[in-house]
Parts: sequence; structure tokens; C-alpha cells
Amino acid sequence: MDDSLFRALADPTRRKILELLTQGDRTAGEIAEQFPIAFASVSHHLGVLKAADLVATEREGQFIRYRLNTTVFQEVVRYFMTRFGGEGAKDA
Amino acid sequence: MDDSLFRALADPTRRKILELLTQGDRTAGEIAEQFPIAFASVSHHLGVLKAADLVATEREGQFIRYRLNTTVFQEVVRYFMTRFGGEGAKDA
DNA sequence: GACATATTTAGACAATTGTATAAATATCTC
DNA sequence: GAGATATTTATACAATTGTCTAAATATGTC
Repeated sequence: MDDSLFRALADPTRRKILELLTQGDRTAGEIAEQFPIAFASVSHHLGVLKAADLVATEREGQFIRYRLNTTVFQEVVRYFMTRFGGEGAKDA
Repeated sequence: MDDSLFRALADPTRRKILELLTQGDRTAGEIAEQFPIAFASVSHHLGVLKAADLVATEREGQFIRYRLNTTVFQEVVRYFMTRFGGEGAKDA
């Protein structure tokens, strides 16, 4: 399992970004305005998430739209279930 | 979901320790000798894992035995499945 | 209690990381 | 192309972290 994935998940702001994206795709600006930190800092977090393949992007004119890459989350779940998933994990 | 949990998982040595513990309980010394870093460094990692409640300890004479806290792993799986688990995650 | 073994804690240091400001790039409109 | 908006990239800096050595604590044996 890729190291960048877990490092990306380690920051609370990035996890909040991911949770925000579960509600639907968002542009970088829409994401950034939800956080009290500088726009460029959020952009940096988005770069980390993208490098970890947790999100994907698509340009839409001047905007760049971010969406969750759900495939990778399934891999995360699989990682935990295969290695550490005792009973209970299967249908939790 | 607790911040310390994801931070604990972010380090590759700590993940290797967890994977080692899936094979069975180990004393701190048995764990440490599997890694090329100083004994004290492994001890520090064990402390981080314990603070995140990913492992539990039990003293056995001079030894301290570490074991996985599988309950927390089930919570991790649940975290990902409830928030990010698209279709497929349920029975992956 | 003295000594050996097992483990943690303390202190120091280099590497990594999160944030900020400023500059650069990309797209759109006129 | 000039100017506006959207976003990223570059650079700097403080905070956090992983590792080390050395000292401290805990247990067991004599």
C-alpha cells in the first residue's frame, strides 16, 4: 500500500476536504472557502490528495473541479480488512 | 475519528509493526529486533501506536507484550465505509 | 542491595510538513 | 493584447516528527 496514501490521510484538513467531496464535486475555490487557511495552503493540500490518488481533477474553463476517487478508498478498506479485519469487519 | 489514529498510521515503520502483530503478540524486544533502527526508536513508535489505541500492552515479568487492538481497526474500516464506501465496499 | 535484562523517557538534532505571502500560469471577456 | 478571475508554484519559516544516544525505571536473580 502506497506510503503517500496514509501520509495524505494524516492531516485533518485533508480529511475534511475528502468528507466535503463526499457531498459532491467541488471546484478548488469552493473547497478553499470552507477553510480558515490561505487559498494557497488548501491548494497545496489538494495537491497532496491528488498525488495520493485520493482525488481526481478536471478542468472546466477557469475552474478546476475536484472529485473523490472512490476506487482508492475501496483499496484502503480492503487493506484494513485483509490485514486487520477480525470477525465483525466483514459486515460492519 | 481521532486525529492520533491517522497520524499513527502515517509512518511505514508503524504499519509494519502492526502487520507483524497480526501474526501474533510480541514483546517490545521481539518487535524491535525486526527493524534496523534503534531500540528506543521502536519503543517510541510503540508509544505512538498505544496512544492511538491501535495496540494494547500487558506486562509479563520483565517483558511487555504488545497485541493488536482489533476493535479500533474495525472502527477504521467503518469510518471509510460509511463516509467513502461507494458500492463494492460492502462486500469487497 | 548489587547486578543483569527489558523497556521507556529525556534531550538533541536533522528531516518533513503545514502555513503564509508573493509570483507565475491558465482561462475568459472585452 | 489588457485586465479580471481561478488556481498553482516558489520560497520562506515555524512546528512537528523520526531517529539517535544517554539516562531512568522496572523486573528478576543472586
